[in-house]
Amino acid sequence: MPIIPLDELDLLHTVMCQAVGEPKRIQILYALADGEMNVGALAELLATPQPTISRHLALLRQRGLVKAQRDGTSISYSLSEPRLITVLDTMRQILRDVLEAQSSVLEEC
Amino acid sequence: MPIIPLDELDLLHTVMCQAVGEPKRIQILYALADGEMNVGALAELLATPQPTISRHLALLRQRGLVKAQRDGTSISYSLSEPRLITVLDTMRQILRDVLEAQSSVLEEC
DNA sequence: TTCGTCCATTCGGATAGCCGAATATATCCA
DNA sequence: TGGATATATTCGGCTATCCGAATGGACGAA
Repeated sequence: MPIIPLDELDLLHTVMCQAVGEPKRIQILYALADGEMNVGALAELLATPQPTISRHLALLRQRGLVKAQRDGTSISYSLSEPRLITVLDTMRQILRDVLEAQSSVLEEC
Repeated sequence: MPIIPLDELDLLHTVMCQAVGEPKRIQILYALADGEMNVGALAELLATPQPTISRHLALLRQRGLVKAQRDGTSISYSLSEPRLITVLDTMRQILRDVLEAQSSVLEEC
C-alpha cells in the first residue's frame, strides 16, 4: 500500500478523529443515536452546562457530523452520519479485546 | 439505548480515540498495516525524527495497539489490532461522503 | 571491554483545546 | 414593542500534548 498523503490524514484527523477526541462529544453522539434531541434536553441528559453542549455541537456541526433543525425557539440536533456510531461500537469492541488480552494496558498511562 | 457510563467512554477515549488523535500516529498505523517495521525504517519512510517516532510508538504500545519485538539491535513493531485499520478506512469513507455532501464543511475550522 | 548502532526517555518551550462565567442573538408570545 | 425562553458566542485561565534537542540505555562486533 502506498503511503497515504499527509494532507489526507490531516483532514481525516481534523474532521473525524478530533470529533471523537473528547469523551463528552462521544456521549453526545451516542445520545443522538437514539433520535434527534434539542440542546436543553442534551444538557439535562448529560448533566452538563448548556454552553458546553453548544460548543461541542458547533464543532460537530462544522464537520458535517450532525445536523441542526430549528423548531420554534429550540433547535433539534440529529446525526448526519449514523455510520459514526458503527465506528465507535467497533472501537469499543476492540477496546474490550485489548483490555482482555493485556489487562495491564493502562498501568503507565 | 441507555446512556453509556462516562467511565467507559473515558476509557474508550484514552485508549482508542486518543491513539488516532494525531496525524503522525495514523500514518504510523497505516505504515505498519503493510507489515512489521523497525523504528529507523519508520522514521525514514515518514521523514520524521527518530525520537518523535519512538514517542508515538510508546503511546501506541502502552495502549496495546502495537507490539514490539526485539531483533538483535533493532526493534520491529507490528499492529496488534488490524481492525484499527478497518476503523480508519471506514472513517476515511465517511469523510469522503461528508465532504461530498457539504463541500464547505471546513470553512469555519 | 570498548565502540558503534539503534532505540527510548527527559526537558523546556510552545501550542492547542477545554471549561466556567458572562454576554449576545434569535424566536415566540402577550 | 417588550419580556421570556432557548441557543450561540466570547473571554480568560488552565491543562494537556506536541516537538526539537540532548541525553540515556541496550545490544552486537571486534
